[in-house]
Amino acid sequence: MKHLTDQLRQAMSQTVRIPDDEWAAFEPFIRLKKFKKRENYTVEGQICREVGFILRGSFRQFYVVDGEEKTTFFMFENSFVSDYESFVKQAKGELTIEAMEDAEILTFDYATIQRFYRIYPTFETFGRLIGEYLFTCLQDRLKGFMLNSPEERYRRFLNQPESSMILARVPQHYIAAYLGITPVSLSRIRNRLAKMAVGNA
Amino acid sequence: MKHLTDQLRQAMSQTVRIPDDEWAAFEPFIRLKKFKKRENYTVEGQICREVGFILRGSFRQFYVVDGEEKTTFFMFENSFVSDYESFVKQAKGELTIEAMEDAEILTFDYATIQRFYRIYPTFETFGRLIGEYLFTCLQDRLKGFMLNSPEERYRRFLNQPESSMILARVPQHYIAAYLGITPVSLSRIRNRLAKMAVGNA
DNA sequence: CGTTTTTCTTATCTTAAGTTAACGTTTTAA
DNA sequence: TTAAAACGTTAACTTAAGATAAGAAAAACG
Repeated sequence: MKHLTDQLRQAMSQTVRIPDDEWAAFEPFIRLKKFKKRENYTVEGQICREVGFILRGSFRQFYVVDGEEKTTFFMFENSFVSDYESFVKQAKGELTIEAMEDAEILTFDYATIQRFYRIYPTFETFGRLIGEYLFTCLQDRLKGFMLNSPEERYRRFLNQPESSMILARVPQHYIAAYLGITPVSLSRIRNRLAKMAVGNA
Repeated sequence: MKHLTDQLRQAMSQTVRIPDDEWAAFEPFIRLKKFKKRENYTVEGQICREVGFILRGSFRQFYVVDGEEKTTFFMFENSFVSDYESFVKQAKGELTIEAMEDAEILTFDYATIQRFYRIYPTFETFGRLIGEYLFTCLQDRLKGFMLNSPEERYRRFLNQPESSMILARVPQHYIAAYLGITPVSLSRIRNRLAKMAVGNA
């Protein structure tokens, strides 16, 4: 277990340095959980009571609209998985999060993190910085939807460093939904761009 | 000055209760600033060094793309005004924020809030909760862009409690940009919905 | 005031994206 | 190993939204 939690500590240290004694206090509350492909981490209408840190595998989150799943985000190794809104409010969530591959995660629950927020300013600072970071991620994403066309969004997606990993591990129709377009339309956009690339060659 | 800062304290108290002594320490760092209509609060490419709390008036934020202003958000009385991303990173911002009406705001700067984060856990908690809250606002907004058509976005906008205030104080073409559509298209959507309303009567 | 911007609407034209359906391929699972 | 399901592409059709321009109405301002 020790070396597994080290991976989480390492990731958290990128945001804020955690003293040894504080980590020693926190570590016992961390649990290891395993998910089979297609298994749900949290379901729409439930309260998300934990935050997970992905050691292995991947997840997607989606809204269910008229029985249709609308994928809006992906999560991979060394990042957190949670319905953040449901978690921080401890209220029913709108998101479902499902494992796209077999996965292993480390989790800690709401009561635990709240307690550490209260006791250790380091943790409170961590919580603040994570919130600020997640805000900037969403703002960037929102900017893309407000300013760019579907084709431009796909082009910018391709220019992101993570895109090759996502393309390799995520079905294309999930990526389409993530970009806010239909699978058919994404297929056409790819076709269009491929032809342009040939034209430029 | 005292009664003006009370308005800010009141607003912050909705998030976290601030003890008298902590507020007494904080209050001297608050400044009153006035903006004429059209005056900028922060400009693209600058670092946003302050957070403002709006006592009176309104602001809009926009990106500049190919010389065109793309309005993405509005801010009114009793809410904060800032390029939050630029502020928390203390890095060059992409947003410009301009007063839509003559305005009065209370401000405090980056160094001040950081110092209070360090000294008083209450402030750190406030910072965390604000970050969490802003995240949920953006997530909701992003959801609208990912799942709804322009017409649906306008319809949902009308169903929000603040919409009547926004409609009364903000030019329609700013609202169009805020909804991610062109002014021409919003005009058509309004026309379409008006006809449907008649049809239903 | 009256003049100049700004704002909103309307019309025309173009185009990219949604919808539906069909088809071949790949993956999944019994 | 085979039948079923999921996946990606392509085609035909429909439609809503972008671009542009023109004109009327309202607001801003000297």
